[in-house]
Amino acid sequence: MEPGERAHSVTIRDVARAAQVSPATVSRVMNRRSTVDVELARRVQQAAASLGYHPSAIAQGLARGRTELVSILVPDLGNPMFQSVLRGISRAAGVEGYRVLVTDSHEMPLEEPFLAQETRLRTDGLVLCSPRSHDQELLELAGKLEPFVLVNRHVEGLLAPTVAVDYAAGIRALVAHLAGLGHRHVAYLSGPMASVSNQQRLDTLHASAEGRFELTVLECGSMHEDGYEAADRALGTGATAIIGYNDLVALGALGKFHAIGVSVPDQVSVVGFDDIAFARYASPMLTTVAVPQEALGEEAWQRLSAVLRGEEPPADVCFTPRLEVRQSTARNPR
Amino acid sequence: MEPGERAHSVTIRDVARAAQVSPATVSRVMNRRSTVDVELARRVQQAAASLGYHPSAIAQGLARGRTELVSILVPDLGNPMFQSVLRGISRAAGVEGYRVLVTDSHEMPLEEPFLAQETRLRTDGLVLCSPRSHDQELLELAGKLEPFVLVNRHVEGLLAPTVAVDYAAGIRALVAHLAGLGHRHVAYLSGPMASVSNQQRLDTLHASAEGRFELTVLECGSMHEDGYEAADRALGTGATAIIGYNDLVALGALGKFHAIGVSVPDQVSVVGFDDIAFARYASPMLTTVAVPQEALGEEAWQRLSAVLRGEEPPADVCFTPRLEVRQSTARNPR
DNA sequence: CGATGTACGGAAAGCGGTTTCACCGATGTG
DNA sequence: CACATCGGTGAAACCGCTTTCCGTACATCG
Repeated sequence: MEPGERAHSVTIRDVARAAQVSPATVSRVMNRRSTVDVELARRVQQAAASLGYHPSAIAQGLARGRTELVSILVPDLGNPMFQSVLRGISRAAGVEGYRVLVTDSHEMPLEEPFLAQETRLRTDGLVLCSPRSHDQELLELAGKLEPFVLVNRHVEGLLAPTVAVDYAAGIRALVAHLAGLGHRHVAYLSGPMASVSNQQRLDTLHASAEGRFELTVLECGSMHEDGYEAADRALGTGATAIIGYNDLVALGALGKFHAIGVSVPDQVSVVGFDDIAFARYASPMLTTVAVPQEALGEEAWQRLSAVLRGEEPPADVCFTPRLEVRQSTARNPR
Repeated sequence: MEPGERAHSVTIRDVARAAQVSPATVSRVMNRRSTVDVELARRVQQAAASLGYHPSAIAQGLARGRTELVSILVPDLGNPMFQSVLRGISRAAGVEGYRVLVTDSHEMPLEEPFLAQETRLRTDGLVLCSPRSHDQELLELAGKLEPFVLVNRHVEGLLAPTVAVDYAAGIRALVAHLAGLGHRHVAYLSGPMASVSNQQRLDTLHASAEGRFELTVLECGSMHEDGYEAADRALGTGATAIIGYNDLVALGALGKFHAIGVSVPDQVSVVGFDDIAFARYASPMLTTVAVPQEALGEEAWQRLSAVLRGEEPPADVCFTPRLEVRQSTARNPR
């Protein structure tokens, strides 16, 4: 390629000229939509190859009214949970020739609606991952976001396909596990207050802890450092078991306990949520609730893909997470 | 929004008609490029608002010859290292209104050139992250990929802006650290053979281990499970210290040692590379070499952004990683 | 052998914006 | 008062491709 030659200087017209046919024919050859005389086709192929022609995706997008791009909006690209979902979508979409535009709202709920719209406008569809906005806001926004699918969030009255996780079931499994181990006082390291799934977990916790053990809730966050920072506060409440909002928080707590010489699970039990890859490799291996993260992404894509094809999307799905008992929980020492 | 009304049915012409002006004027108002009579501007604004008009990003892209999208190609979206780079780029680009298209080559070097081109075609520029392709291939491809920047890889004779890490320095620091602790036999859990950075690490290891300790190389991989699986093999060689290709591998090994009751660092020292967030929260906290991952992404964006603006990009940068001595290394017990 | 299909290829009209260009009336100047 | 200047505006070309529409050539049929 000569210097100065802009990457996209060679257009369909150039190919047409070189092959002595009309642009329409070049288009036909490139898209194999309509039959073209074999001789012409050959000339076009050759001209295209020798000129290094690649159709402009933007122009195709405009003409076809479809970009083969989808957006995904996540609250935090730093969270392995969302990375896995992204990965699941990216893989599944890639197979069908779609690429993924990723936008991170940096846990700023107020920015979300704007970002969602903005990013949606650039693509054919949107995957909204654990949106932090209120139901009301999402309902109002829905029209402008369509087609989109919702991951990890259920909104009453919203027609969008949804793939979710039954967090309540996961929490109940966790509660039963800890109660079964004889724990009488449990601390919950709470996630972002704007997070609906945090709210759900809290509600379920309160309901199912009732009569089994005392529950103390501590504000924490969704990251390692939040768990690290909150760990000794949690211990200070007298709790013998700690439930992290997610694995990151639980692993952060684990790290802190290790650092200050508190033995897990001998002195205190710790559990997480999500079963990110690291949970299995932590020491001690983290007891947690396994959420099929990549599958969430994949199922999300299946639904979006169906809508894009104009088909009826598969029914909403709600994964029931599985308790993974590992080494970070033990019988109440007291 | 009425059902059936396609998201983008309202065009600039509709707004123009409603505001009784020409499409050109609407465009001017929307872009604030040229001054427009305040009264007309008001009419346009109002018409746009009441119709719910949003300019089509695709049409703008075609007309302006620029999409405000950039691509990033990574070998493995499951690797925290690349996730961090992605995050760095996404943040930095977002500030300037650019969005990021992400493509995962799934550690398949043969697919890389195709994917790179394909994804590049859809955007204004490309960030190639740790490409696994051969120098020669990259050189040939360069013309078609421009503008692009190279992360984590240096290619002789390639004019593209590059942001890299001085892996050799990192390895030397690691070697000095382990030698200083009296280790006489070290095992290296090697990464993907296609990875150039793995090759560099190997070369540097061989060179700098010379005369200080015996070096055994074991084929491993780049993921947790690879490290987990290789850990006892490594121990079996009689090595008293283990260098993982990256933190994932090292953490996997840590997990295995914990599982089989081998004490780190008392019986064996383990070090990683990258300093992903989890390294700090592992137990024991992982000694590793800190690579400024998000900064890599950010610097990559600075360069791409400059090129996109038609400016001279900042000079290539090569970060010197910093040895992070934590708890997974100790004096040779033998 | 004329009528009817069928297959193919080119002209041209979009897709939804941006931008050049020419025009207009209203200023500013000598 | 004539003339250059200038901000504001619309018409139209254009970005690069797809797709409809139509004309042509040729094969098939009654």
